[in-house]
Amino acid sequence: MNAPALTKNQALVFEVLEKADGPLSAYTILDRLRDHGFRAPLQVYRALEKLLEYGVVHRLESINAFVACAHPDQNCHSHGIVAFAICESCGHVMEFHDHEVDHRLMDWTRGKKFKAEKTTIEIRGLCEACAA
Amino acid sequence: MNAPALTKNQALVFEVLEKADGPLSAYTILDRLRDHGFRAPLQVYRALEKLLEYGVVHRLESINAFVACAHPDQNCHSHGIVAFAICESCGHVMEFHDHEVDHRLMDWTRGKKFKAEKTTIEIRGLCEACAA
DNA sequence: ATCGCACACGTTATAGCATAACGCAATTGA
DNA sequence: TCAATTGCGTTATGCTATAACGTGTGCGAT
Repeated sequence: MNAPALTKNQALVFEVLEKADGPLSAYTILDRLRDHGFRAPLQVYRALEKLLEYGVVHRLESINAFVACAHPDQNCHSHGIVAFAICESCGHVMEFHDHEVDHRLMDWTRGKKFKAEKTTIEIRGLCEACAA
Repeated sequence: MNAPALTKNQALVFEVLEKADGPLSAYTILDRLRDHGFRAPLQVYRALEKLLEYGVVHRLESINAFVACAHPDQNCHSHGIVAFAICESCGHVMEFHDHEVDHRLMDWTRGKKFKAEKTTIEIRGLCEACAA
């Protein structure tokens, strides 16, 4: 799924996520867009739904938050599983991919005949700076 | 962390999870324990907190639900990262471990000097029966 | 042209998930 | 005995997400 032109609301939400230096909750995004006419959560959630579909935004399941993709220029969906390391102190998120991990998980699902749709890998802990 | 004797509430919550054939939300657990005197979410959440700590229950971050550990006899925390395959149709959950995946993720965190505290791996999709 | 359809949008209301803050009781160990 | 810890119960609240309704706009098919 490649990204078509974004609608106004989608562009606004994406911009907020790009400018943020960490993941944001939907309600935080909403607050930051009140000056642009946003009034209700659905305006944010609907935009996020599309941005997720286009692969330019990721959802962090373990903290109920959203981040802009680290390399939105490429098609993130083609890189295999996306993994995240989330610092619980400073909130920074690192995004990475590991084909060997993908491979092992795919082996497992194939063995179980499990049809994987969406895989979440999230490591929570402390980044180098915060662990010091 | 090995499990000391469970308190009454902890035992009740654990029992409900063991009897269930899939993950349950905290509020579903609450409803199933109303006859046993449970009235408020906190009674469930406090019990869950301990059960998670003891490693006899897992939290599924991607669906905000809880499951009993597949092998509570052993110490689940010593098996490395726990991974889950969650069927979005029938709700069944398979729990598994893969040391090679653990190893790859640990390599990555070591390389980044990231201090991992808790890692989530959840595969959502369709189990063999439901995919047919 | 205009009808039908798909889609984005706005609004109100509600559902679902989780914790804060208070106080009480029982246990333990110095 | 006193202080610290832990579990428990209750009320209130906050955060996360979606249902259901209606509007407007663009666009292709007839």
